[in-house]
Amino acid sequence: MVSTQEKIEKDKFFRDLYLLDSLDDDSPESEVETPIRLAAKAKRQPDQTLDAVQHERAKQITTRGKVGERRPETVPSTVSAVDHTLKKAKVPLPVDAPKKKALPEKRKRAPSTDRELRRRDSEPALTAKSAPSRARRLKTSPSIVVDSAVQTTKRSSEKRKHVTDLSNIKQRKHQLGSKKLPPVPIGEQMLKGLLFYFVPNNDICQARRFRIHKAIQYGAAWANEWCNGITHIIVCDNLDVHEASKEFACKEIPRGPTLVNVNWLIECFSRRAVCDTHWNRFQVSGSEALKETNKEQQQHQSKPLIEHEDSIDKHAVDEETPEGLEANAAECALLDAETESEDELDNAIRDVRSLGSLSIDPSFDDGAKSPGDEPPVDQEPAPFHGDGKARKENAGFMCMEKHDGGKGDNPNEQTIVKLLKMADYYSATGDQWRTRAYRQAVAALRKERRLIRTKQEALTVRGIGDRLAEKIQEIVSIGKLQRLDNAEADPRDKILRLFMGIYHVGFPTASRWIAEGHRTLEDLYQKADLNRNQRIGIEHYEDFQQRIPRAEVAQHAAIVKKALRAADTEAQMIIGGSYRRGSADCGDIDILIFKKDAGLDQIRALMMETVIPELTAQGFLKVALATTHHQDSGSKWHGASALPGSKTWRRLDLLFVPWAELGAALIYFTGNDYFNRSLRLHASRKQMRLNQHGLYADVMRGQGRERITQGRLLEGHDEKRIFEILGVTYRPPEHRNP
DNA sequence: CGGCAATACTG
DNA sequence: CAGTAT
DNA sequence: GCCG
Repeated sequence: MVSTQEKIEKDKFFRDLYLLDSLDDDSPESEVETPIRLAAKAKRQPDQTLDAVQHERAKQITTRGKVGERRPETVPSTVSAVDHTLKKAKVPLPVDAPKKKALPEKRKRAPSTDRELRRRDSEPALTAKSAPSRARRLKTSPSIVVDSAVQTTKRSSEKRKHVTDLSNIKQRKHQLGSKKLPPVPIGEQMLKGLLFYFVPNNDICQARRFRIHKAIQYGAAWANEWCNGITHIIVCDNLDVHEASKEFACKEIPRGPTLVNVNWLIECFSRRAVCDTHWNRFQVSGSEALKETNKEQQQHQSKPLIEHEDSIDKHAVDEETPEGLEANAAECALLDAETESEDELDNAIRDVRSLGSLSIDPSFDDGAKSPGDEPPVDQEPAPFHGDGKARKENAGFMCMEKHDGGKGDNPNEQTIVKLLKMADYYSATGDQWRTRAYRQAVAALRKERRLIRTKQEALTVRGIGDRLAEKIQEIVSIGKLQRLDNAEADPRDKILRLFMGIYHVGFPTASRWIAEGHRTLEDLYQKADLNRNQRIGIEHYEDFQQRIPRAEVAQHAAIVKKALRAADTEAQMIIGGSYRRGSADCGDIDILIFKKDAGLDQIRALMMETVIPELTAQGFLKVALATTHHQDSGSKWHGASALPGSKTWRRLDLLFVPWAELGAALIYFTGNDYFNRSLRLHASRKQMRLNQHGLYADVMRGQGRERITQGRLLEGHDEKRIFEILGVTYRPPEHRNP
């Protein structure tokens, strides 16, 4: 369980954070958001801080849970609810009307593509929804803000008051004149919870001033004097360690906070994600000696971890000592599921029981680990080839970036939205390759900081060719895409997408059903011939379509872990998927199960014979959708689970991983799809092969890269070594969102 | 023009 | 084997 | 769809 101290720290962070937010927000409004209220409460009753906070929070959760729980449970009603919208669109369809070409493609589409697309597609909607709530983010009067800021910080450090010297900042803001930086939507505040100290720590220079304000805009706080709680020291002006240390009273750079140069901040801006600080280009020159401190910050400040990190990182490519391997695994485990101590697990379960249903504010539960570790959620540059142009540290211009549109978002947002819809449309057309192309173009566009206006500009971006360039120009100039409007007017698409939203239904099946005359889920449920999985898929259409809040993923995992440990105290697990990549919500729950030195058979036996039956009996596991029944082969369990008291089923995937394959399995199960595909493509270009079991060399390939020989195993257990052997800079999970 | 990741489970 | 899944 |  998180210690009391930590909890208080966390609350403090949120408080300060919101205080700064308010400052960025010019509109005077008295509505105060929850965390602030809680914080205020905590302040007044120091003795009962936690109780007050938790009680208040519990009340909120309960309320939200009830509101959110109106989902019907029975099959028919669920179905009809879903259908409601659809029926309106129910138009006599020319079922066999000539529809595009691309039919040859249809048999080979990659389901993952579509799945991913659907997820992406839901993003704009979510964003839009959360926009209003952003508008009512805390706005309290400055005087109150200052007051509580001082009170707040007094406890942990008397100097803390300088952290949020509001009047000061406010003043400077005015000096900024026209350069107002409204806070970006909460969801995009990737720097939230971080506290920066700049070297030099002033905003005299315009570039630095701009960066500071931009950092605040993205959720960070600026300590304009040294104080406790600083998470990052950001060295500007190309100062080296020696020069930088002169800026401190003690002539020494304090340990503790992560030391980075300003490139780090710039890259965080351009990627809209908290970049890993350990990369060379972020090191302040001459700072080798401080590296370990950085590590410590990045990881979860856990003692054993530091040691492991040390031993591993000393030589990036070290020989695989058993210890090294173990350390790595331990690290992974600790970083993910293992971090959830039993206390937290109990908490999770107790919460669930007492609340009946859950709908937990993820921003809250998430921070539970450490404030300086806020998981970034967003996109990311492509791993290799793309590096040519869009990337590079021309980001030096970042601070000049004009904030046109005022949305505080990527200037190409409009274009991106349209292109994603096109991609979505093509996926509903069964054209996996076009879909892929659109998605890759969007990824490229996401990294662009300037607005791409013309075909010419668009063509300079890798991943965008003639056709897309024209479409982009069309979008920018007339604000829409004729092609897209046509596509969206096509009612078949909606149905196709509706059907493909069913678990275990892909394009061929969906289009066959349409051809058979089905138009609604109800039709299907009653008339179509469905296999068991599809039936379940329809019964829980809404459940499976919903995103899962990060906190809930952790709760599911906690339950699995408890059963796992009960069966075998040495068994371990790691939560993979988008959870491991740091997402605030996930499409499903991916868990790797393994045990030191254990082979697949052992893990499988443990799971199939003990853990899974137990969890099923317990009522946690609801169904098995795809799982090996042969007792002597198979490595996965796909099914659904629900928290006690919750009616919402979640997709749960378990992967049984032999100790020797842990690294490869981690890569596979961490994703995302496109990241894996690019890694694997990269491998195959190097006569290697990467799959969930390991990285292999000397692969012979025939026509069309068809494999002839299996190759010999190079590495399977160590995730980082796989990257190294491939010649790819290691990327932590949260940076694998191409 | 061909390739665009590579594999596991189902029926 | 095609289809769906990851 | 894009790329080589």
